Amino acid sequence: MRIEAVIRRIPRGKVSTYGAVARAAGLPRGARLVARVLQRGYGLPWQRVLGAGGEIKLRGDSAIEQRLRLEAEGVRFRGRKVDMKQCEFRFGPSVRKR
DNA sequence: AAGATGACGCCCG
DNA sequence: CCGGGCGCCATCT
Repeated sequence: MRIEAVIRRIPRGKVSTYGAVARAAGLPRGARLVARVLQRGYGLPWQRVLGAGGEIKLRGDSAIEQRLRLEAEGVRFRGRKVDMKQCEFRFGPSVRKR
């Protein structure tokens, strides 16, 4: 599954967004799909995937969990959001092997 | 089959 | 910065 593969590429200490992952996976309109895959939990680094702008889209305890885990990895927060400027991971040129 | 829902994203005011 | 509305997509009622 492309989505899964893409998510696994995000290195520790870095993050990405639902939309970015979707695009990298070749699903320009699949942000919500990415979210579903994560929730289903496959043993993916779910904490490294945020909403556009670096905002945590979870609620309640889960949101706290995520924030804690990210900070533990060294991800810097700017208020409610993650400092994407510095922590966003850029995927390689959609290397669609062809 | 139609409507509602949700870890989304983007545009407007 | 914040809220509201609309488009997207798969799943569940």
